[in-house]
Formats: sequence, C-alpha cells, structure tokens
Amino acid sequence: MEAPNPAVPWDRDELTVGDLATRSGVTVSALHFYERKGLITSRRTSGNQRRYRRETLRRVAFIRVSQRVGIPLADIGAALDTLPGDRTPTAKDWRRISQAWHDDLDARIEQLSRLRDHLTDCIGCGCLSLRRCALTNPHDALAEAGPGPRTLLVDGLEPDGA
Amino acid sequence: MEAPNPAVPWDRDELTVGDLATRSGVTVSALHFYERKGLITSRRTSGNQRRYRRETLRRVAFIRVSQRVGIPLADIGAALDTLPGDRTPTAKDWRRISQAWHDDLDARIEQLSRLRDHLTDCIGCGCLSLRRCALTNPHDALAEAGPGPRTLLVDGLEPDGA
DNA sequence: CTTTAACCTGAACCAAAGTTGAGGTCAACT
DNA sequence: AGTTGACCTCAACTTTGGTTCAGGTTAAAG
Repeated sequence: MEAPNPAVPWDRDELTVGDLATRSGVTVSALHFYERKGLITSRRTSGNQRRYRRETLRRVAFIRVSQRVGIPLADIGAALDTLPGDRTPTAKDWRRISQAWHDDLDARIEQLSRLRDHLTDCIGCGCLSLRRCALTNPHDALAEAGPGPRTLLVDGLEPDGA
Repeated sequence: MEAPNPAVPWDRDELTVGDLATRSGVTVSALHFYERKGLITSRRTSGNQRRYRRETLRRVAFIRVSQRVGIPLADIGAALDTLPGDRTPTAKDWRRISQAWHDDLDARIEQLSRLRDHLTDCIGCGCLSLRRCALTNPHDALAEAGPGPRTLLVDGLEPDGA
C-alpha cells in the first residue's frame, strides 16, 4: 500500500524484463519468446515496456524445471493454462501440476529401461539388426514411439548373408 | 560366381534404393539423407542410380536401433566410422559399438532417476522454484546439461512473496 | 516403341527453442 | 542537452531429421 505513481510508469514490486532475466537465469530473448508463446504475460508501461508481476518468477522457474525434466514448451504451456487465472497459484497448485511431470518421468524411465534390456539382449546375441531381435521388431510396442520410419525392420536379413 | 553383366548395370545381390527402403523400413528420402550425411554409401550404375551392398542393410538397422535408443545421427555416424573399412563388420564389431549405446542409456536412465527423485522432493515440499530446491540449484551437477540458460535459478525468490 | 514405375537432383518446407541483428525508442545519469 | 544502457519490434538464421515438390532421366514391361 505505498503511494502509486501518477503516470503508471514503475509500480515498484513489478519486474522489468531485465530483472526477470537476471533473477531467473533466462535470457531476455527467451523471455520474449515465452511471452509470444503465451507461457508468461506482462503489462506494458506508458513507454511500451514490459512489467512482470513477481509471481512470474515462479512461473519461469517452473518452466525451466519442466524443461529440465524434458517436457516440451507446448506441454508446459498447457499445464500452466490449468492454473487458476483469478488468483495467485498456491504451493498446492504447483504440487498438482508437478505431479504430472513425475508420472511422465516415471514412464520415460521405464521405457528407457526396457530399451536398455532389449539392447543388452542384442549385444549378447551379437545380431543387433535381425528379425529375432526385439529392437528391430516393428510389432514391439516400443516401435510406436518416434517420428519417421514406416516400420522398423523387415524379415529376410539373416539369410542374405550380410 | 554367376556371369557378370557386360555394362555393369545390375550386379545381382546389390540393392537398389527402393529395395533397401522396403527391406529396412526406412523411406527413400531418409536413405538419401543418410547418404548425404555419410552414414551409408553406394556405388552408382552407368545410369547414375545407387546400388548398395547387402551389408548396408545391417548398417541401416543399426542406425534405426540407435535412433530409437535416442542417439543423434551425428553420434551414430561417428560410431559407424570406427567400423573397419577394409572388411565386412562382424558380429563382434557390432557388439562393440552397441556397448557404447548401452552405457549411454545407463547414464541417461540414472540421470532421469535423479531428476525424478529431486522432483519428488520438490513436490513434497511444494516449493518447486526455490533456492533450497535441488532442481533449481545451478550448482547441481545436473544443471550442466541442456542448451540455453546461463544459470538455472538465483536466490531471493522466497522473500519476495510471489 | 511406348508407357509406366522407379530413379535422379536441388530447393523449399516442417517443428522446437530459441539467438542474432538491424533499426528505433525510452529512461536515467551527468 | 547529451550520452549511455536498457528496452522495443520484426525478420532472418541456427540445428536436427527428415519430407515434399518440381523437373528431368532411366529402366523394365507390354
């Protein structure tokens, strides 16, 4: 409840983009980028400069942590959109949306572990490319992930003698 | 030892790009792409068409398996470059270079697990953005990975009341 | 001999997550 | 009043792993 400045230029206890950059450890260009993507928002001063609420610091922290966990920005944005718009998010809110990342992480760890085990088998048998190897089997559930190949591998390698 | 054709057009037991595509499950455009990147090689017929040795089938299988494990093409290429150039790679050769992926996979699983455990802590404490949280600590070894931020987070969030 | 399928090259385009640069404005200090 | 330094926008460029398209050639089948 301090005296508000008359021409709304500098509401003290808002952050400039530079402040936010320094304190979040994210570059200014990245903050602009996040804003274009709708992950954070700002008001503008009479001089068209951005001013962020302090709460934004926590949002940016969440974004960075999420990226570190391997979540794409689009998904992070979708999660942030589930936060209440009418009030400042609480610890409980953050806890809720973090839980989703935890589950995601679990799933990815499991998937990588399965992949590793298959790879171990393949190393053991020395084939690493054949129809009896799970890694190259298009009917394996793992084959569904990832962009690109129509199918992973096809029969007929072994008899060709390569 | 069948009779070789006089004008070298079709050495029977080489593969056309279409053959290779069908049998490896990789599109023709991707094969062209791999070749531009030096991951596979071909000879050309008198009519400028590609002909692949059967061995290439195994190379392509290795490429796809490696991608599935999450290795970038550049690294796959580097690994393939360590294969002997003077003879057809043996199962032992493939075993050797696959072992590197296995170790890589192990390391990534471990890293993700650590990340998950940190996240669990953060969910527990409800902070998910503060200096006492390992996930946002720039001095954490995990912070070294990934492109972009100069540092992950900085002190002073908590007292600001966001 | 003609038609069609497969092949060739090169250029343009896609997504993600930004960075870099040009050209211009705003704000604070001297 | 002038000079910094921080800010603004918009456009172009980066990397990775390809795809799609246009325009042209080759090869196999009828």
